[in-house]
Amino acid sequence: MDATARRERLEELDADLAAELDAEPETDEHTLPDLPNAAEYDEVTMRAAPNPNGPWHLGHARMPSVIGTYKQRYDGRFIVRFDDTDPETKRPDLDAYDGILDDIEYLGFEPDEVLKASDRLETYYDHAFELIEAGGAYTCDLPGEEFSELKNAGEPSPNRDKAPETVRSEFEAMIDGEYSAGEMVLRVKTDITHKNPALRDWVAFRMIDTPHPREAAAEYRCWPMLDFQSGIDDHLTGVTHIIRGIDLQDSAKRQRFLYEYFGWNYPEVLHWGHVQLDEYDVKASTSTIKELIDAGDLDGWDDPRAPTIQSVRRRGIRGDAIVDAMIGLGMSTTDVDLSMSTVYANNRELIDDDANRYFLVRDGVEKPILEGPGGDAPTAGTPPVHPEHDDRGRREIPVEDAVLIEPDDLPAVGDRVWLKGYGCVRHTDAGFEYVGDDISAVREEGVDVIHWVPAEESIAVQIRTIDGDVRGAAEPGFAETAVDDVVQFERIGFARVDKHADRESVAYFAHR
RNA sequence: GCUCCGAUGGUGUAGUCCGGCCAAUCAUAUUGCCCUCUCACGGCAAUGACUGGGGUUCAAAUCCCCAUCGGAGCACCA
Repeated sequence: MDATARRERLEELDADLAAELDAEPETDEHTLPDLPNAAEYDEVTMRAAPNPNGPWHLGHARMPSVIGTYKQRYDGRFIVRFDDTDPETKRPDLDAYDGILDDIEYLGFEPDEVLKASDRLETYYDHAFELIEAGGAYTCDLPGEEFSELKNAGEPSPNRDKAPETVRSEFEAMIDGEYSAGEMVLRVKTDITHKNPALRDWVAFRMIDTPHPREAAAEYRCWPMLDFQSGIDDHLTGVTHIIRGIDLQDSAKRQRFLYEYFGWNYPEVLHWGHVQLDEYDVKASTSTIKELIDAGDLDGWDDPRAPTIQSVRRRGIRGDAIVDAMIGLGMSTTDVDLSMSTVYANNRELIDDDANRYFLVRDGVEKPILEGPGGDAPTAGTPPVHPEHDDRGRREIPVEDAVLIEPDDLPAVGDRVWLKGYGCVRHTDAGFEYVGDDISAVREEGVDVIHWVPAEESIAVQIRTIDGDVRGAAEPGFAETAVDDVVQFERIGFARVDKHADRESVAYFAHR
């Protein structure tokens, strides 16, 4: 049955419904889905909770992009909370706190509040004591492996039924640093026979011997685990909507036990899958990138080959281009591939209008310019600064005796080619013979238009790309661009001017 | 092993909750054409998907079951 037939059948069966379908208006814009139960809260509040153990990679941009977008939609609140409660395994990098805040700003968002978990230990301790009073936690000195075996068998730890007074004094001793790492933990009493083993009596606090890198937190030895710390903070800071990765799918379930003890309502939760990037050879992972930098394989976090926020920023990609791409990924719980071409397409739209045009030749082949049958060869080429902005004028590119062109553009001997903004030349054994400026050669006879630079006065440019560095020669006027300008090298692509120096300029390649 | 979650074109996404306007949206990608003194921008067109099998129903991308595939957790990481 085809659509028309089905429709006719429907009208026979239920004319009212058919009419109703006709009446329904179509509105939907393709944006993020509405937040669940948003109307039930006075102020939609969300938090990004990064671990500041290093600069952000591109995947990290998703959280501020989405939260920032929801904040705008609901006139909500955006908290950044650094979950820096592991001074050892995921040791915070002191520079990363501000670096992350910079990245968020680059993406175009401003947090309403910035917190550090490592400033809030006393608060976590207070709540732990409260939990202990309620009989919801116990100190446990079982080695991890032993507990794990019991847990998997659904058997309780022998410490589970300690008197609250004992638990209290042992937890005080933990806070006082009287135990070393591994000797004692505080566990939340959940349900030791819960069918999901991931939820059984999880660890709330453990001992860490390594001092926290932040001076303000360096004396603490008893540190909360993510599920405890985050659970307490989300409630205390009024978070209404938690957005997090599927790796934390069980967190809400664990934390609900805590909320139950405290009589709190658990926020709304959304999960999303992992983001993978195409285009890059380097995996988007803080530790992988760090290793490559340490090994000298990457120059730093802003190396164009690194899939980091700093890197795309240096390449002249606007924060908005990334945000829009992230929003486009939606909120699905499946793993997704972000194709960089989406980011590039977004960015091209943002920068094309501003980017002035320049010629740059890679692997230049030098050809002398010779007088020919077309009359006197001009002494300069004058292509427009921007094809859609006549008011920006024309570039003046001097031609002395010879030009450089890219090897692929070299026509066969005897054939013509049009040097853009200059005129038509014929490739002869002796060089390029000027044949005139009659544009009909291009329009009607199909002569290729190519870019070129003078052999003598051009500027050496190092172009740093995602696939490694390339060298080229840019037209003299390129020297007048300012650092941070985004330009288009005609027929090559967009790039950000990074540095001008006597010997060589540096540009970071963005995309075609 | 136990427990959760998911599956729409190359990629992302809309539609799935409440089955019919869905021979499936939009973007990106790729290709072709037009425009053009850039391979940019712009315009037009083409390509291309409901994981599979059962069931329910007048009607299934949508509901149910099974299978397959994929992801996540079971840390004294976040």
